[in-house]
Amino acid sequence: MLKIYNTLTRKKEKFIPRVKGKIGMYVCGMTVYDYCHVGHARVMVVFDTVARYFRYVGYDLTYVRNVTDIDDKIIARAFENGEDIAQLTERFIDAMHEDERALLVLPPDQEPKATQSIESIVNMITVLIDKGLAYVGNNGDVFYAVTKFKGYGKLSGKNLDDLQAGERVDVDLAKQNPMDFVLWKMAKVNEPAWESPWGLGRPGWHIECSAMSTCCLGNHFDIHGGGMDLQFPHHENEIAQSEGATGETFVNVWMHNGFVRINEEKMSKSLGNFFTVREVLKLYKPEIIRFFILSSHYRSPLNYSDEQLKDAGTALKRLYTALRGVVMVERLEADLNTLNASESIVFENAKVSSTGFEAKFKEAMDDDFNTPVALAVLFDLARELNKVKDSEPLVADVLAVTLVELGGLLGLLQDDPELFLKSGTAESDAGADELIDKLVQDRLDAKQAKHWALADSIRDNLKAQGVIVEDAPNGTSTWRRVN
RNA sequence: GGCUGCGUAGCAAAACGGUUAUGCAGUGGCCUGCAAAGCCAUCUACGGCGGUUCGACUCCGCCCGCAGCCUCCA
Repeated sequence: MLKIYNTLTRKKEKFIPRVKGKIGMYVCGMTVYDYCHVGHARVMVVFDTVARYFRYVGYDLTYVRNVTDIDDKIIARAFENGEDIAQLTERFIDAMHEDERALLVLPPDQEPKATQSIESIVNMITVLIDKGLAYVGNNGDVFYAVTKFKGYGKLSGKNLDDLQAGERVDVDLAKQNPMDFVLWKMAKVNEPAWESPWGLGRPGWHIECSAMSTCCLGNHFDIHGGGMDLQFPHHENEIAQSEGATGETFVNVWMHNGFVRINEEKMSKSLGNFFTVREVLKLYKPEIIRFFILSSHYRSPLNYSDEQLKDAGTALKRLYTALRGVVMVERLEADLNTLNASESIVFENAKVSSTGFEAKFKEAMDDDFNTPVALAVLFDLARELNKVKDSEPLVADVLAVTLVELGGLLGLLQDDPELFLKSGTAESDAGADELIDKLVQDRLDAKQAKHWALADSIRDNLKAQGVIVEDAPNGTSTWRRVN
C-alpha cells in the first residue's frame, strides 16, 4: 500500500487515486532565465523517480511540468543581455532539457508554457472577478482578494492576521489588503503584453499554474508537487485561485521536496551560493549526481559537498562492480530450457531470493518514496550477488537481473558495468583508453615474467593517473577509473 | 514575532516502542607475488532534562541548537 506524505494534512496518507488506476500529477517547473542549479536538479530527479515508480506499480500516469517563460526576472535578464525575450527563454529551455537528459530524467508527458496559456489564464481571472474574488485595483492591475477565500492558509498553516502582523514589505497602495496578490499586470512600456478585458498586460506568477494545471489535468487532480519554498505563497495562492474559480477541490495530495544546501544554508539564486547542473557535470558523472540526490529522502535537506559526491561515486561503483562480469538476461532466458533438475532447484531458489529483495525495495518505495532504504536494499542485493558470483553463476544471473531492474526504477544502473567503471568525467581524459589497455597488457607480461618491480611500477603510474588495475583469479587484468 | 521541520556513531543517511539498517572511512582475518575488488568479523550512536511504559533513539512535555517559510526563489 503506497503512502505519501501530504503537506496539506502534515501526515503520511494511504494514496488513493481519484480515478482507479489513473494519476494526474502536476509539478511546478523552472522559470527559464538562467541555467538549472542542483536545487532544480533535485526537483527533476525526485519527481522523475516518483513518476517511474507510479508507472512501475501499474498506474496510468499523466505527468505535467510547466515552464514559466514570462515574468519580471526574465524581462530584466533579457534587458540586461540586450536579448529578445523569446530567444532568451528558448535558449534556457533547451539548456534545461539538456541537463534533464544528462541526469536521466524522463520528460514529463506535457510541458505547458505560460505564454501559450494566456487564454485559459484570462478566462480564469474573468471567473474570479465575476465571483467577486478578484478586483481591478486603481492602477489597473487585477488582484485576488485573499480575505474572500475561506481557507486561505490551509496548506502552509498560516493565518492571515499573523501574516499581516509580520508584513514588512512595501504595501502596494492599489491593493485592498496587503496580502492580496496580482493576477494580471498592466503592461509597461517595452514589455511583452497580451490583450485582455483589463487592457494590455501579462499574467501574475501564481495564476499561470492554476490555469495550466486545470487545463491539462482537470479542475481536480491527484498530486501537485514542487520545492518547499513554493508552499507559501505560490501553492497557497494556486489553491485560492483554482478552488475559487471552479468551486471544486483542487488537489488531493501536495508533495514538497526539501532544499539542497551548501554549508547548512539553502542553495539559491538570491544567496548566490549555487552550482549549476552543467558545472557539476564537469566534475562528476551524471549518474553519481542522481545517486547523490536519491541517497537522502526527498523531504530531508540535502547537503551539497565534494565529500558527499565522492561518497556517492564510491557507493555507485560498488553496485556496478557487483554487476561486472555477470552475464545477464539473454543467457538467462536461453538457459532456462537446458537446466537439469538440480539446476532448476537452484534457479527457483534464486528467484525466491530475488523476489524477497524486490518486496523489500517496494516496501521502501511504498513508504513515501523512501529511496535511501530502497538503495540499502540494492546494496544488500549486491552483497548477495558478490557472494555467489564465482560459485553459482546461475544464481548470480538472477540476482543481477533483479539488481538492474530495481536500479532502473531509480534511474540507476542502466549503463554497461564495464563502460561505467572505465568511463571518466567530462574533464578526465576519455581518449586514453587504448593506451591504458596497452600498459595493462605490458604489466601482465611483466607479471608473467615475474618482474614484480616493473609490474608494480606500471600499476603505480596508472594509479597516479586515476586508473586502478585489478587482477582477476584467472590471470587476466581489468582496470577502472577512480571517478 | 507567527508558522513548518530537523538534531542518529569519524562522515553521510534510514527504520523501529524490546531483535544487523545501509554506504564511505577504521580495525582484524580470508583471498592476492604484492595490490585492488570481494567475502567474514569488529569498534564508533541516537542534542539535554524530565515523564508515560515491564521496556524509548522511537510516544509526551520542557530546554538548547540548526534550517526553512512569512518577500522573487525548486
